[in-house]
Amino acid sequence: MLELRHLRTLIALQETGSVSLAAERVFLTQSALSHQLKQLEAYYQQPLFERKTQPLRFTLAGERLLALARDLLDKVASAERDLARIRQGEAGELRVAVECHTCFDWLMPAMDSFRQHWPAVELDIVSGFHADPVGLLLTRRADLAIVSEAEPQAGIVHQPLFAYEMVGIVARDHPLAEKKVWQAQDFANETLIHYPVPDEMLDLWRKVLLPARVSPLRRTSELTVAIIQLVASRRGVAALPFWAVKPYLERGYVVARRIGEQGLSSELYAALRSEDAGLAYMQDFLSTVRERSFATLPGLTVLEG
Amino acid sequence: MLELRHLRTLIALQETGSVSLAAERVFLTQSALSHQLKQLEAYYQQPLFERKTQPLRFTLAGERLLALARDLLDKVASAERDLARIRQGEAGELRVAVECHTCFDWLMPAMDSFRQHWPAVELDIVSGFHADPVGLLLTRRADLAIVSEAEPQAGIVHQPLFAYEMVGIVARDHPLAEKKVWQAQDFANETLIHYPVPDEMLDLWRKVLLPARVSPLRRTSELTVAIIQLVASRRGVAALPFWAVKPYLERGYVVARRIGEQGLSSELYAALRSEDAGLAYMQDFLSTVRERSFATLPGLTVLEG
DNA sequence: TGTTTTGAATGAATTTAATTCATGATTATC
DNA sequence: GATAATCATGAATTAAATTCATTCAAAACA
Repeated sequence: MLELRHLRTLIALQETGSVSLAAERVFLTQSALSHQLKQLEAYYQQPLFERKTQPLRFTLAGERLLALARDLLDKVASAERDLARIRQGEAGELRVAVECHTCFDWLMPAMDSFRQHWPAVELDIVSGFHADPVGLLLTRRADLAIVSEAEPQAGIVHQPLFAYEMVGIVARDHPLAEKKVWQAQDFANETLIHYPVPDEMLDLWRKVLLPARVSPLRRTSELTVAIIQLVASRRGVAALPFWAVKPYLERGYVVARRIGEQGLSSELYAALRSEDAGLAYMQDFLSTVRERSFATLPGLTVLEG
Repeated sequence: MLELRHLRTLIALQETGSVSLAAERVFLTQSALSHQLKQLEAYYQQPLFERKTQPLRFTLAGERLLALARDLLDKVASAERDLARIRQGEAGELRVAVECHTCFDWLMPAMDSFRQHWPAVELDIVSGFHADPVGLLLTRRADLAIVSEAEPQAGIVHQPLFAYEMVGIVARDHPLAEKKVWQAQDFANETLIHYPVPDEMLDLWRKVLLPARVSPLRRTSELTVAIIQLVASRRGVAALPFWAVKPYLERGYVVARRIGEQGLSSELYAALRSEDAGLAYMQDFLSTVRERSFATLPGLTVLEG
């Protein structure tokens, strides 16, 4: 018999395009999902996907179920928001402190969506770049901070959002384009183009260059497009989230390369005061961010608490 | 985490008004449902019903989930119909043979609903009362017959619809109104008013009067209201489905009494040719009949295959 | 006002179902 | 054509749902 669990799987399948990735997305093994899909197809006595292809393709029947899934899960989310409001009221304050430039890309759509669902919650962005976003929480000048490390701290809890890969980008005809994988040394004789933020907020700096004691020339820019433009004009190299550069890759302006054998992974957490962790609108904000981000940004991976 | 199973339970709860009856409706024990509801309330951290009352009352949060349930389960049904059509086409023929008068009461709404969902299926009623409705199936003059006993027969399968109680009705000031429970003997000196059908199609006759060799005076009428009217005017007594007389009981025209210590139970099955049992529209017709009937007729009970 | 009946709750035992593990098969990739 | 990567499968395991046996609470009855 059909359950919501099955529909959640279908959504993950569509968003990831493969059984293994979908499994990871819903915190199950590939095997579990394979069994689950087999069971579904047996129940409806017809195939729901063609697995021979990458990404997998839904059959007509599969598409129909997928449409059902989207419809139903939206409605469930909406009902659960109502229950949360019934339980503990609908008003509150949610000031978000952001320390990364690219965060705005996914934050804005999520905030839009949230604003519609919780009109009585005062949603705001604490602007400017702060060395210590968690300090803003403790001094009550913000209620939620987006951070890239979950450093334990009294009175603060960290809720995982998602992880993604930072890739090195360079002009197509630049010598580094020949290397599949870059190491710290490869940056030594380049100009690194990055956002104007403190060094410790740059993942590349913290995790790659600093440990290897490599310090390339630097140049900064506020805007992602500007950085891409500089890279394309051979003014330097940069490290950016894969999902942020993908559109430019497809147009061929620049090429992307892995940094380090395992790739350079970037993680994002929401930090909030422990006392606020139970607030319904707070939890819903986090769900919204995750849901919207996974649905729209390519290549995200889940991040365990 | 919420699953459709929970929503199916909520619907059953509303339709029956009690945990025990709802449990029977969804083929589980009372205990199972009690655990399930406890889990649900723990998940949403708030009560969903007040149990102190009979029938139980939903809280605001409960009502919200119930609305979700109705919405979602409708959509699931609709999607599953689409899948069935994708699998095996949407056209066909469905001629229904009916042997009981009251059947029309629940059959018509179900047929209306079905017609909208399967416009390409030719739906028809084989009119007139036939001594052998199953014969109509074998000679292909009907595709589905509503019968009250599942007599095994080659090439025919019986699918349970539902069961209900037949009650004796009598005028308020008639002596029999004093007796809580009627026995066969109580009919001996009464005039029995019934539909004009062969005796073996009258449950009261088959199961009560014939075994006890009691044969009261008889009088027939085609219409339920007319029978009620005759009973109210002290022209006799009748035995009718509880759900059919309930509205008249509430207006006080007549009173209803149990027949036999255990009550006189009536069962309904759909008989169809074995080869047709797998047809999607056939199965959907049966689901529709059950679903609509349970939702609208009071006092129905489930009937196991 | 007991007494009996009925419906719901609870904890432990059980059954059922979902999930993982280990591995083989299949399909992409270079 | 070799080598990953992805998916499928059966058995083992784990987790979850359900039942069983009982208690508790409330309502109906005498």
